[in-house]
Amino acid sequence: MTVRTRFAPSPTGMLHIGGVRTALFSWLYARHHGGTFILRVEDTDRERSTDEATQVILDGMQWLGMTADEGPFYQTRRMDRYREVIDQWLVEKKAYRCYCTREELEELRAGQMAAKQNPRYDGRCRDRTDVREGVPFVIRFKNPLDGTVVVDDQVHGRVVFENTQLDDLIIARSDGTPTYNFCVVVDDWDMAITHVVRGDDHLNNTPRQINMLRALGTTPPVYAHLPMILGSDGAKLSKRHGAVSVLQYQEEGYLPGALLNYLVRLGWSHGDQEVFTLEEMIQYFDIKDVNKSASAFNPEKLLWLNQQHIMKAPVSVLSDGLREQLLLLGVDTNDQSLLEGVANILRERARTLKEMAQTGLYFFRDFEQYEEKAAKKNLTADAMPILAALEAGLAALTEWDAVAIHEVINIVAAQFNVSLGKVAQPLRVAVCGSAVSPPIDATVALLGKASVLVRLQRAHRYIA
RNA sequence: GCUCCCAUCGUCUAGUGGCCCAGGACACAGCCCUCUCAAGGCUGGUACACGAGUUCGAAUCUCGUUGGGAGCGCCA
Repeated sequence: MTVRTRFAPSPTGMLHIGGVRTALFSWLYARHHGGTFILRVEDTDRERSTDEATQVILDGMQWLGMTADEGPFYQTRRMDRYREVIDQWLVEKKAYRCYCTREELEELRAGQMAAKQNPRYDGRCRDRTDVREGVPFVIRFKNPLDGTVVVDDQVHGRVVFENTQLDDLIIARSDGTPTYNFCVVVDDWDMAITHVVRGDDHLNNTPRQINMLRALGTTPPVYAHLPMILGSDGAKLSKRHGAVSVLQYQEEGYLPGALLNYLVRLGWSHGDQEVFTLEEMIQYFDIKDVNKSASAFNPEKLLWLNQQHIMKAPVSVLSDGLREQLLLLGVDTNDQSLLEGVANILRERARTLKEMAQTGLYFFRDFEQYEEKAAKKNLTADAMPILAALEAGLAALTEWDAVAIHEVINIVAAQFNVSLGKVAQPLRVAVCGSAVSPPIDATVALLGKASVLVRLQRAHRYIA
């Protein structure tokens, strides 16, 4: 039997990392087993679903490279199918019309809560046979009245539910539209889903779904309920932490592989390994290594991992991302060799592509002004002759590379009988505007002779 | 309130009865390297929620307590 999994987000809110993690595990499981991954948009709630949220799902999945083998399917386009099953169930007496008003139900719930009972519909319309013309009604599924439902969950193990704790859930609203729990069941069946991988907030829905699957005469799929992801403060994920659109991470300069790597380690592990390539994730991923307990989102570790991936990424990936980030900062360049040079020199100094663009800005355009403390400390009268000697030495260079530049710096240091730092720092501030940069010889080399000489003169005027 | 789930360093986790007075990673501190910043290396502190039991032996099994989470919608 080939594995078929699905990711079924609802476009009622932005796709965030919680949803992405669910998608990832589901996708990984399918890929690991050479199976099929299906994308299904659960948009039956037409009031709250938005096109924007749908677009974020599509764009986000594409950015992350989690391509669907089938779909995207939209539930709103399958209404006829749901209607068909409901009508059939009505005929087979597996479902029934319920004329209870919302007020009535509210009263019932309140009474049960007060009596310390599990609030549930009492089935008062379950056996009525009359058809009331003109009176609004919903359609409920006849849940079994007794017995148990066993969920053999792949991550939680065996979970048993009593049917007496369940009730007759609504499968069609009074306006005739089908509801979530019902659509999921019909879809999973029609799409021949073999493994349902989803958040464990759905564990409680599972027995109801299994009962409906049975009513359909089919065998339920295998379930795997993943633990939730909490915010960094241990509370429910909210906008304060990471519950922003997944595309936000793209804008912030994260590599898709790094985000996925971070997410895969939330609730899953492969020994002590922390850094994974996509291929390794697919190769090693297995549901049996998934944890049961919820985990907290840790932005610091994401940052670290992103840097780990930046350090290993192909230079073209970095230069492309860097160019996009520079565009955001008002620099439009297609100088591929400069972009690649900067990417390589900054790859172990930037935790995000955005950081790379910010800290390497001076490679692309002259800096506005010197960083105050750095200039005060290094662009001094004492440094004046050193900078002048540097300028002369560099100007005379015919071979413009790091080795030759380093030689000039060494000679100047020897000439003035000072440490390397006494030469490198003033030079650094002169060409970068700050006291921090990659190794000065490589930096000067990458900057190019023309702009280095211009900036040295600028420093000269500044001191004078 | 009822039902279900969960419980190892601040955080992510390894660990499936002896290899664990608990290992790795992020973060933090110190040191090394060093032209600055990084990267890298080394060192350090901090955890098996609690209580009973089972066992020669428990982080690992059982029960209870406590704490956290989810569900209980004509939301998904």
